[in-house]
Amino acid sequence: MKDNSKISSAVIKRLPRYRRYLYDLQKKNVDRISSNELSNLIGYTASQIRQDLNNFGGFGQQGYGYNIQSLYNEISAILGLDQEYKMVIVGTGNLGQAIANYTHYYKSGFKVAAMFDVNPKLIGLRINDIEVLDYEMLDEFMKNNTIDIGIICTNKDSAQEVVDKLCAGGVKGIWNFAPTDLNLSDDIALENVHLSDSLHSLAYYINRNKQKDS
Amino acid sequence: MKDNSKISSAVIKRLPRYRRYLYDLQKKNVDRISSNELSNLIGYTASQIRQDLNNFGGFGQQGYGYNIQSLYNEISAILGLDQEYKMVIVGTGNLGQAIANYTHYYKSGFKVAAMFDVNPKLIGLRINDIEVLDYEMLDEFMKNNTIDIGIICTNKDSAQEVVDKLCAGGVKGIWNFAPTDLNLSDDIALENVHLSDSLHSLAYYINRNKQKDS
DNA sequence: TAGATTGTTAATCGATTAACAATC
DNA sequence: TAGATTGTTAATCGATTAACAATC
Repeated sequence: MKDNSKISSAVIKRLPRYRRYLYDLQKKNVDRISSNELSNLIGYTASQIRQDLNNFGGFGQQGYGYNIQSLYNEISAILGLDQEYKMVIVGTGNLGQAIANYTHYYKSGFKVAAMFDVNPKLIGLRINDIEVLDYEMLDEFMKNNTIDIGIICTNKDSAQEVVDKLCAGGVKGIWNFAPTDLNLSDDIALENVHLSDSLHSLAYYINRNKQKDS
Repeated sequence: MKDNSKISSAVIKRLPRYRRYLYDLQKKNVDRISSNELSNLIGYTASQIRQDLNNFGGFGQQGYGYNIQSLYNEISAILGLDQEYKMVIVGTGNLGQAIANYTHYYKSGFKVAAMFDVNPKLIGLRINDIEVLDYEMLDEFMKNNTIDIGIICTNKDSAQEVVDKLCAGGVKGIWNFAPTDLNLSDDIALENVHLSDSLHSLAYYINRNKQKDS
Protein backbone atom coordinates (compact mmCIF):
# COMPACT_ATOMS: atom_id res chain seq x y z
CA MET A 1 0.00 0.00 0.00
CA LYS A 2 1.26 3.45 -0.91
CA ASP A 3 1.73 6.36 1.46
CA ASN A 4 -1.79 7.35 2.42
CA SER A 5 -0.93 10.48 4.30
CA LYS A 6 -1.66 12.94 1.55
CA ILE A 7 -4.71 11.51 -0.11
CA SER A 8 -7.37 14.15 -0.51
CA SER A 9 -10.45 14.07 1.66
CA ALA A 10 -12.58 14.04 -1.50
CA VAL A 11 -11.23 10.56 -2.20
CA ILE A 12 -11.67 9.38 1.39
CA LYS A 13 -15.29 10.52 1.46
CA ARG A 14 -16.02 8.31 -1.53
CA LEU A 15 -14.54 5.15 -0.06
CA PRO A 16 -17.43 4.27 2.28
CA ARG A 17 -19.75 4.66 -0.64
CA TYR A 18 -17.75 2.31 -2.85
CA ARG A 19 -17.82 -0.10 0.03
CA ARG A 20 -21.61 0.05 0.35
CA TYR A 21 -22.09 -0.79 -3.32
CA LEU A 22 -19.51 -3.56 -3.19
CA TYR A 23 -21.28 -4.98 -0.15
CA ASP A 24 -24.57 -5.13 -2.04
CA LEU A 25 -22.92 -6.71 -5.07
CA GLN A 26 -21.34 -9.30 -2.83
CA LYS A 27 -24.77 -10.10 -1.37
CA LYS A 28 -26.00 -10.65 -4.90
CA ASN A 29 -23.12 -13.07 -5.51
CA VAL A 30 -21.62 -11.00 -8.29
CA ASP A 31 -17.93 -11.71 -8.32
CA ARG A 32 -16.39 -9.19 -10.64
CA ILE A 33 -17.06 -5.73 -12.01
CA SER A 34 -15.35 -3.29 -14.37
CA SER A 35 -14.85 0.34 -13.53
CA ASN A 36 -17.35 1.08 -16.27
CA GLU A 37 -20.09 -1.09 -14.82
CA LEU A 38 -19.41 0.28 -11.34
CA SER A 39 -19.63 3.77 -12.79
CA ASN A 40 -23.14 3.04 -14.06
CA LEU A 41 -24.20 1.85 -10.64
CA ILE A 42 -22.60 4.41 -8.40
CA GLY A 43 -22.55 7.49 -10.57
CA TYR A 44 -18.86 8.40 -10.48
CA THR A 45 -16.99 8.29 -13.80
CA ALA A 46 -15.06 5.12 -14.56
CA SER A 47 -11.96 7.25 -14.76
CA GLN A 48 -12.49 8.63 -11.28
CA ILE A 49 -13.09 5.17 -9.88
CA ARG A 50 -9.79 3.92 -11.31
CA GLN A 51 -7.96 7.01 -10.09
CA ASP A 52 -9.44 6.69 -6.61
CA LEU A 53 -8.55 3.03 -6.25
CA ASN A 54 -5.07 3.52 -7.60
CA ASN A 55 -4.27 5.85 -4.75
CA PHE A 56 -4.03 2.75 -2.62
CA GLY A 57 -2.63 0.21 -5.04
CA GLY A 58 -3.59 -1.73 -8.14
CA PHE A 59 -6.59 -3.75 -7.06
CA GLY A 60 -7.81 -4.53 -10.54
CA GLN A 61 -6.61 -6.68 -13.38
CA GLN A 62 -6.45 -5.63 -17.02
CA GLY A 63 -9.01 -7.36 -19.17
CA TYR A 64 -10.92 -8.58 -16.12
CA GLY A 65 -11.86 -5.69 -13.88
CA TYR A 66 -12.08 -5.85 -10.11
CA ASN A 67 -12.84 -8.83 -7.92
CA ILE A 68 -15.68 -7.68 -5.72
CA GLN A 69 -14.88 -9.71 -2.64
CA SER A 70 -11.25 -8.69 -2.58
CA LEU A 71 -11.91 -5.04 -3.42
CA TYR A 72 -14.47 -4.94 -0.62
CA ASN A 73 -11.90 -6.34 1.77
CA GLU A 74 -9.21 -3.94 0.59
CA ILE A 75 -11.43 -0.89 1.05
CA SER A 76 -12.56 -2.14 4.44
CA ALA A 77 -8.93 -2.47 5.48
CA ILE A 78 -8.02 0.97 4.14
CA LEU A 79 -10.83 2.48 6.18
CA GLY A 80 -9.69 0.51 9.22
CA LEU A 81 -12.91 -1.48 9.45
CA ASP A 82 -11.03 -4.66 10.18
CA GLN A 83 -10.36 -3.30 13.65
CA GLU A 84 -12.39 -2.68 16.78
CA TYR A 85 -13.11 0.72 18.22
CA LYS A 86 -14.21 1.42 21.75
CA MET A 87 -16.38 4.47 22.07
CA VAL A 88 -18.05 6.60 24.71
CA ILE A 89 -21.09 8.76 24.12
CA VAL A 90 -21.38 11.98 26.07
CA GLY A 91 -24.91 13.32 26.20
CA THR A 92 -27.63 10.74 26.50
CA GLY A 93 -30.62 12.62 25.16
CA ASN A 94 -32.59 11.34 22.20
CA LEU A 95 -29.72 11.74 19.81
CA GLY A 96 -27.20 10.03 22.09
CA GLN A 97 -29.59 7.15 22.53
CA ALA A 98 -30.23 6.94 18.82
CA ILE A 99 -26.49 6.74 18.12
CA ALA A 100 -26.08 4.08 20.80
CA ASN A 101 -28.79 2.00 19.18
CA TYR A 102 -27.48 2.61 15.73
CA THR A 103 -23.95 1.50 16.44
CA HIS A 104 -25.29 -1.38 18.53
CA TYR A 105 -27.31 -2.89 15.71
CA TYR A 106 -25.41 -1.98 12.59
CA LYS A 107 -21.78 -1.35 13.35
CA SER A 108 -20.24 -4.45 14.79
CA GLY A 109 -16.69 -3.13 14.97
CA PHE A 110 -17.71 -0.08 16.95
CA LYS A 111 -18.50 -0.81 20.61
CA VAL A 112 -20.04 1.71 22.97
CA ALA A 113 -18.29 1.17 26.30
CA ALA A 114 -20.25 3.73 28.28
CA MET A 115 -22.54 6.69 28.04
CA PHE A 116 -22.39 9.81 30.19
CA ASP A 117 -24.87 12.45 31.20
CA VAL A 118 -25.38 15.13 33.84
CA ASN A 119 -29.10 14.45 34.15
CA PRO A 120 -29.84 12.40 37.32
CA LYS A 121 -32.90 10.91 35.63
CA LEU A 122 -30.72 9.27 33.03
CA ILE A 123 -27.76 8.24 35.17
CA GLY A 124 -27.98 4.56 36.06
CA LEU A 125 -30.18 3.59 33.12
CA ARG A 126 -29.01 0.90 30.77
CA ILE A 127 -29.53 1.51 27.07
CA ASN A 128 -28.83 -1.55 24.95
CA ASP A 129 -26.89 -2.96 27.84
CA ILE A 130 -24.74 0.15 28.03
CA GLU A 131 -24.63 1.89 31.36
CA VAL A 132 -25.32 5.60 31.61
CA LEU A 133 -22.74 7.02 34.02
CA ASP A 134 -22.54 10.31 35.80
CA TYR A 135 -20.60 12.82 33.71
CA GLU A 136 -18.56 13.52 36.86
CA MET A 137 -17.01 10.10 36.39
CA LEU A 138 -15.80 10.70 32.84
CA ASP A 139 -12.21 11.60 33.77
CA GLU A 140 -11.84 8.57 35.97
CA PHE A 141 -13.43 6.29 33.41
CA MET A 142 -11.03 7.52 30.75
CA LYS A 143 -8.12 6.87 33.08
CA ASN A 144 -9.16 3.25 33.57
CA ASN A 145 -10.20 2.41 30.02
CA THR A 146 -8.73 2.71 26.57
CA ILE A 147 -11.25 4.55 24.46
CA ASP A 148 -10.73 5.20 20.77
CA ILE A 149 -13.65 7.42 19.86
CA GLY A 150 -15.59 10.06 21.76
CA ILE A 151 -19.07 10.89 20.52
CA ILE A 152 -20.38 14.35 21.36
CA CYS A 153 -24.15 14.48 21.73
CA THR A 154 -24.28 17.40 24.12
CA ASN A 155 -25.52 20.89 23.43
CA LYS A 156 -23.12 23.29 21.79
CA ASP A 157 -22.12 25.07 24.99
CA SER A 158 -20.74 21.96 26.69
CA ALA A 159 -19.15 20.43 23.62
CA GLN A 160 -15.68 21.96 23.82
CA GLU A 161 -15.24 21.12 27.50
CA VAL A 162 -16.26 17.53 26.85
CA VAL A 163 -13.87 17.28 23.93
CA ASP A 164 -11.01 18.57 26.05
CA LYS A 165 -11.67 15.88 28.65
CA LEU A 166 -11.92 13.17 26.02
CA CYS A 167 -8.70 14.24 24.34
CA ALA A 168 -6.92 14.37 27.68
CA GLY A 169 -8.31 10.88 28.22
CA GLY A 170 -6.59 9.63 25.08
CA VAL A 171 -9.24 9.29 22.40
CA LYS A 172 -7.99 9.07 18.83
CA GLY A 173 -11.09 10.49 17.22
CA ILE A 174 -14.12 12.67 17.91
CA TRP A 175 -17.51 12.18 16.26
CA ASN A 176 -19.25 15.48 16.83
CA PHE A 177 -23.01 15.97 16.68
CA ALA A 178 -23.06 19.26 18.58
CA PRO A 179 -23.85 22.21 16.31
CA THR A 180 -20.52 23.93 16.82
CA ASP A 181 -16.94 23.77 15.61
CA LEU A 182 -14.40 22.21 17.94
CA ASN A 183 -10.75 22.93 18.60
CA LEU A 184 -8.49 19.99 18.98
CA SER A 185 -4.97 18.90 18.27
CA ASP A 186 -4.62 17.71 14.71
CA ASP A 187 -3.31 14.30 15.67
CA ILE A 188 -6.84 13.54 16.80
CA ALA A 189 -9.33 12.84 14.03
CA LEU A 190 -12.52 14.85 13.89
CA GLU A 191 -15.69 14.12 12.00
CA ASN A 192 -18.58 16.56 12.24
CA VAL A 193 -22.22 15.75 11.67
CA HIS A 194 -23.78 19.18 11.59
CA LEU A 195 -27.48 18.43 11.30
CA SER A 196 -28.42 22.11 11.29
CA ASP A 197 -26.08 22.87 8.45
CA SER A 198 -27.43 19.92 6.53
CA LEU A 199 -31.04 21.03 6.99
CA HIS A 200 -30.13 24.57 6.00
CA SER A 201 -28.51 23.46 2.75
CA LEU A 202 -31.63 21.47 2.03
CA ALA A 203 -33.72 24.61 2.50
CA TYR A 204 -31.49 26.43 0.02
CA TYR A 205 -31.98 23.82 -2.69
CA ILE A 206 -35.73 23.66 -2.10
CA ASN A 207 -35.94 27.35 -2.82
CA ARG A 208 -33.60 27.25 -5.77
CA ASN A 209 -35.80 24.58 -7.35
CA LYS A 210 -38.89 26.66 -6.67
CA GLN A 211 -37.32 29.59 -8.53
CA LYS A 212 -36.51 27.42 -11.52
CA ASP A 213 -40.14 26.30 -11.77
CA SER A 214 -41.59 29.79 -11.87
CA MET B 1 -29.61 39.17 -6.00
CA LYS B 2 -27.80 37.44 -8.83
CA ASP B 3 -28.80 34.21 -10.53
CA ASN B 4 -28.21 31.56 -7.89
CA SER B 5 -28.84 28.57 -10.07
CA LYS B 6 -25.22 27.76 -10.84
CA ILE B 7 -23.48 28.44 -7.57
CA SER B 8 -21.30 25.53 -6.61
CA SER B 9 -22.32 23.29 -3.77
CA ALA B 10 -18.98 24.00 -2.06
CA VAL B 11 -20.18 27.58 -1.58
CA ILE B 12 -23.63 26.55 -0.40
CA LYS B 13 -22.20 24.17 2.18
CA ARG B 14 -20.27 27.04 3.73
CA LEU B 15 -23.26 29.36 4.09
CA PRO B 16 -24.79 27.70 7.18
CA ARG B 17 -21.42 27.90 8.82
CA TYR B 18 -21.05 31.62 8.11
CA ARG B 19 -24.49 32.03 9.54
CA ARG B 20 -23.59 30.22 12.78
CA TYR B 21 -20.63 32.48 13.38
CA LEU B 22 -22.61 35.60 12.53
CA TYR B 23 -25.31 34.48 14.94
CA ASP B 24 -22.77 34.20 17.75
CA LEU B 25 -21.26 37.58 16.92
CA GLN B 26 -24.71 39.11 16.95
CA LYS B 27 -25.31 37.62 20.41
CA LYS B 28 -22.11 39.30 21.55
CA ASN B 29 -23.40 42.61 20.19
CA VAL B 30 -20.59 43.00 17.71
CA ASP B 31 -21.93 45.04 14.84
CA ARG B 32 -19.33 44.86 12.13
CA ILE B 33 -16.56 42.60 10.93
CA SER B 34 -14.01 42.58 8.11
CA SER B 35 -13.40 39.56 5.92
CA ASN B 36 -10.01 39.35 7.59
CA GLU B 37 -11.36 39.17 11.12
CA LEU B 38 -14.02 36.70 10.05
CA SER B 39 -11.28 34.63 8.43
CA ASN B 40 -9.46 34.40 11.76
CA LEU B 41 -12.61 33.20 13.47
CA ILE B 42 -14.00 30.78 10.94
CA GLY B 43 -10.86 29.49 9.25
CA TYR B 44 -11.64 30.23 5.61
CA THR B 45 -9.36 32.69 3.86
CA ALA B 46 -10.53 36.31 3.69
CA SER B 47 -10.39 36.01 -0.05
CA GLN B 48 -12.71 33.03 -0.07
CA ILE B 49 -15.15 34.77 2.24
CA ARG B 50 -15.35 37.76 -0.09
CA GLN B 51 -15.69 35.51 -3.13
CA ASP B 52 -18.42 33.46 -1.49
CA LEU B 53 -20.47 36.45 -0.44
CA ASN B 54 -20.10 38.14 -3.78
CA ASN B 55 -21.87 35.27 -5.45
CA PHE B 56 -25.05 36.71 -4.00
CA GLY B 57 -24.36 40.42 -4.11
CA GLY B 58 -22.19 43.04 -2.50
CA PHE B 59 -23.09 42.86 1.14
CA GLY B 60 -20.02 44.71 2.39
CA GLN B 61 -18.76 48.22 2.24
CA GLN B 62 -15.23 49.27 1.36
CA GLY B 63 -13.30 50.61 4.32
CA TYR B 64 -15.92 49.30 6.75
CA GLY B 65 -16.42 45.58 6.28
CA TYR B 66 -19.70 43.76 6.77
CA ASN B 67 -22.57 44.68 9.04
CA ILE B 68 -23.20 41.56 11.06
CA GLN B 69 -26.92 41.94 11.55
CA SER B 70 -27.61 42.60 7.91
CA LEU B 71 -25.22 39.92 6.63
CA TYR B 72 -26.86 37.43 8.97
CA ASN B 73 -30.24 38.35 7.57
CA GLU B 74 -29.03 38.17 3.99
CA ILE B 75 -27.56 34.71 4.44
CA SER B 76 -30.68 33.54 6.24
CA ALA B 77 -32.77 34.75 3.32
CA ILE B 78 -30.46 33.14 0.76
CA LEU B 79 -30.84 29.83 2.58
CA GLY B 80 -34.59 30.30 2.76
CA LEU B 81 -34.65 30.41 6.55
CA ASP B 82 -37.12 33.27 6.54
CA GLN B 83 -39.77 30.77 5.52
CA GLU B 84 -41.63 27.93 7.17
CA TYR B 85 -41.31 24.30 6.21
CA LYS B 86 -43.77 21.57 7.03
CA MET B 87 -42.18 18.20 7.42
CA VAL B 88 -43.10 14.58 7.98
CA ILE B 89 -40.83 11.98 9.52
CA VAL B 90 -41.15 8.42 8.30
CA GLY B 91 -39.67 5.89 10.69
CA THR B 92 -40.18 6.64 14.36
CA GLY B 93 -37.38 4.65 15.94
CA ASN B 94 -34.75 6.29 18.09
CA LEU B 95 -33.36 8.32 15.25
CA GLY B 96 -36.76 9.54 14.05
CA GLN B 97 -37.61 10.57 17.58
CA ALA B 98 -34.28 12.32 18.01
CA ILE B 99 -34.86 14.31 14.82
CA ALA B 100 -38.38 15.20 15.94
CA ASN B 101 -37.02 16.51 19.22
CA TYR B 102 -34.19 18.29 17.57
CA THR B 103 -36.29 20.20 15.10
CA HIS B 104 -38.87 20.84 17.82
CA TYR B 105 -36.45 22.58 20.14
CA TYR B 106 -33.94 24.19 17.85
CA LYS B 107 -35.41 24.80 14.44
CA SER B 108 -38.35 27.13 14.74
CA GLY B 109 -39.01 27.43 11.00
CA PHE B 110 -39.20 23.69 10.51
CA LYS B 111 -42.42 22.12 11.78
CA VAL B 112 -43.00 18.40 12.02
CA ALA B 113 -46.61 17.88 10.97
CA ALA B 114 -46.72 14.14 11.56
CA MET B 115 -44.65 11.04 12.06
CA PHE B 116 -45.29 7.64 10.51
CA ASP B 117 -44.37 4.10 11.42
CA VAL B 118 -45.43 0.54 10.69
CA ASN B 119 -44.88 -0.60 14.27
CA PRO B 120 -48.24 -0.89 16.12
CA LYS B 121 -46.49 -0.15 19.41
CA LEU B 122 -45.52 3.30 18.16
CA ILE B 123 -48.67 4.22 16.24
CA GLY B 124 -50.86 6.51 18.32
CA LEU B 125 -48.05 7.83 20.53
CA ARG B 126 -47.46 11.53 20.71
CA ILE B 127 -43.86 12.69 20.62
CA ASN B 128 -43.46 16.37 21.42
CA ASP B 129 -47.10 16.79 20.60
CA ILE B 130 -46.64 15.18 17.22
CA GLU B 131 -48.84 12.25 16.45
CA VAL B 132 -47.36 8.99 15.22
CA LEU B 133 -49.63 7.76 12.45
CA ASP B 134 -49.91 4.42 10.73
CA TYR B 135 -47.67 4.31 7.68
CA GLU B 136 -50.72 3.03 5.77
CA MET B 137 -52.13 6.53 6.08
CA LEU B 138 -49.18 8.31 4.52
CA ASP B 139 -50.66 8.61 1.04
CA GLU B 140 -53.91 9.99 2.35
CA PHE B 141 -52.14 12.38 4.69
CA MET B 142 -50.04 13.72 1.84
CA LYS B 143 -53.20 14.24 -0.22
CA ASN B 144 -54.77 16.36 2.50
CA ASN B 145 -51.73 18.34 3.59
CA THR B 146 -49.04 20.41 1.96
CA ILE B 147 -45.71 19.02 3.10
CA ASP B 148 -42.41 20.56 2.08
CA ILE B 149 -39.87 18.11 3.46
CA GLY B 150 -39.89 14.36 3.96
CA ILE B 151 -37.45 12.93 6.48
CA ILE B 152 -36.39 9.33 5.95
CA CYS B 153 -35.56 7.52 9.18
CA THR B 154 -36.42 4.03 7.99
CA ASN B 155 -34.04 1.19 7.29
CA LYS B 156 -32.35 1.12 3.92
CA ASP B 157 -34.72 -1.42 2.38
CA SER B 158 -37.84 0.69 2.84
CA ALA B 159 -36.26 4.03 2.02
CA GLN B 160 -36.84 4.15 -1.73
CA GLU B 161 -40.50 3.15 -1.46
CA VAL B 162 -41.07 5.84 1.16
CA VAL B 163 -39.35 8.44 -0.98
CA ASP B 164 -41.51 7.54 -3.96
CA LYS B 165 -44.67 8.05 -1.89
CA LEU B 166 -43.39 11.35 -0.50
CA CYS B 167 -42.46 12.65 -3.92
CA ALA B 168 -45.83 11.62 -5.32
CA GLY B 169 -47.30 13.49 -2.35
CA GLY B 170 -45.58 16.69 -3.42
CA VAL B 171 -42.60 17.21 -1.13
CA LYS B 172 -39.96 19.64 -2.34
CA GLY B 173 -37.09 18.10 -0.44
CA ILE B 174 -35.92 14.87 1.15
CA TRP B 175 -33.68 14.67 4.21
CA ASN B 176 -32.35 11.14 4.12
CA PHE B 177 -30.91 9.32 7.13
CA ALA B 178 -31.22 5.84 5.68
CA PRO B 179 -27.84 4.37 4.74
CA THR B 180 -28.57 4.13 1.05
CA ASP B 181 -28.63 6.30 -2.07
CA LEU B 182 -32.01 7.38 -3.33
CA ASN B 183 -33.38 7.96 -6.81
CA LEU B 184 -35.56 10.95 -7.30
CA SER B 185 -36.41 13.57 -9.85
CA ASP B 186 -33.89 16.39 -9.78
CA ASP B 187 -36.50 19.05 -9.18
CA ILE B 188 -36.74 17.65 -5.67
CA ALA B 189 -33.89 18.58 -3.34
CA LEU B 190 -32.03 15.79 -1.57
CA GLU B 191 -29.75 16.02 1.42
CA ASN B 192 -28.14 12.86 2.72
CA VAL B 193 -26.90 12.30 6.24
CA HIS B 194 -24.98 9.07 5.90
CA LEU B 195 -23.96 8.30 9.46
CA SER B 196 -22.18 5.09 8.44
CA ASP B 197 -20.11 6.85 5.87
CA SER B 198 -19.23 9.52 8.37
CA LEU B 199 -18.12 6.99 10.99
CA HIS B 200 -16.12 5.11 8.39
CA SER B 201 -14.22 8.23 7.32
CA LEU B 202 -13.47 8.86 10.97
CA ALA B 203 -12.01 5.37 11.27
CA TYR B 204 -9.77 6.10 8.29
CA TYR B 205 -8.34 9.26 9.82
CA ILE B 206 -7.81 7.58 13.19
CA ASN B 207 -5.63 4.99 11.50
CA ARG B 208 -3.81 7.48 9.34
CA ASN B 209 -2.88 9.42 12.45
CA LYS B 210 -1.71 6.25 14.16
CA GLN B 211 0.60 5.52 11.21
CA LYS B 212 2.09 9.01 11.38
CA ASP B 213 2.91 8.55 15.06
CA SER B 214 4.81 5.33 14.61
C1' DT C 1 -8.83 63.53 2.70
C1' DA C 2 -6.23 59.17 4.07
C1' DG C 3 -6.76 54.63 5.52
C1' DA C 4 -9.19 50.60 5.31
C1' DT C 5 -11.37 47.11 3.12
C1' DT C 6 -14.31 45.58 -0.34
C1' DG C 7 -15.39 43.68 -5.10
C1' DT C 8 -13.37 41.60 -8.83
C1' DT C 9 -9.89 40.07 -12.09
C1' DA C 10 -5.92 37.24 -12.71
C1' DA C 11 -2.91 33.45 -11.12
C1' DT C 12 -2.48 29.23 -8.90
C1' DC C 13 -3.63 25.07 -7.25
C1' DG C 14 -6.04 20.77 -7.03
C1' DA C 15 -9.40 17.58 -8.59
C1' DT C 16 -11.73 15.40 -12.39
C1' DT C 17 -11.86 13.59 -16.94
C1' DA C 18 -9.85 11.90 -21.19
C1' DA C 19 -6.71 9.19 -23.59
C1' DC C 20 -3.90 5.45 -24.38
C1' DA C 21 -0.07 2.30 -23.63
C1' DA C 22 0.54 -1.73 -20.72
C1' DT C 23 -1.03 -6.17 -19.75
C1' DC C 24 -4.05 -9.75 -18.25
C1' DT D 1 -3.62 -14.68 -29.51
C1' DA D 2 -7.32 -10.94 -29.54
C1' DG D 3 -10.27 -8.35 -26.77
C1' DA D 4 -11.05 -6.15 -22.68
C1' DT D 5 -9.93 -3.28 -19.19
C1' DT D 6 -6.72 -1.58 -16.07
C1' DG D 7 -3.02 1.79 -14.46
C1' DT D 8 -1.20 6.03 -15.42
C1' DT D 9 0.02 10.23 -17.86
C1' DA D 10 -1.72 14.34 -19.95
C1' DA D 11 -5.49 17.70 -20.62
C1' DT D 12 -9.25 20.03 -18.78
C1' DC D 13 -12.05 21.97 -15.65
C1' DG D 14 -13.31 24.20 -11.40
C1' DA D 15 -12.30 26.07 -7.00
C1' DT D 16 -9.22 28.65 -4.11
C1' DT D 17 -5.95 32.22 -3.37
C1' DA D 18 -3.50 36.43 -4.54
C1' DA D 19 -3.42 40.97 -6.07
C1' DC D 20 -5.04 45.40 -6.69
C1' DA D 21 -8.06 49.02 -8.43
C1' DA D 22 -12.40 50.93 -6.82
C1' DT D 23 -14.61 53.24 -3.22
C1' DC D 24 -16.49 54.02 1.28
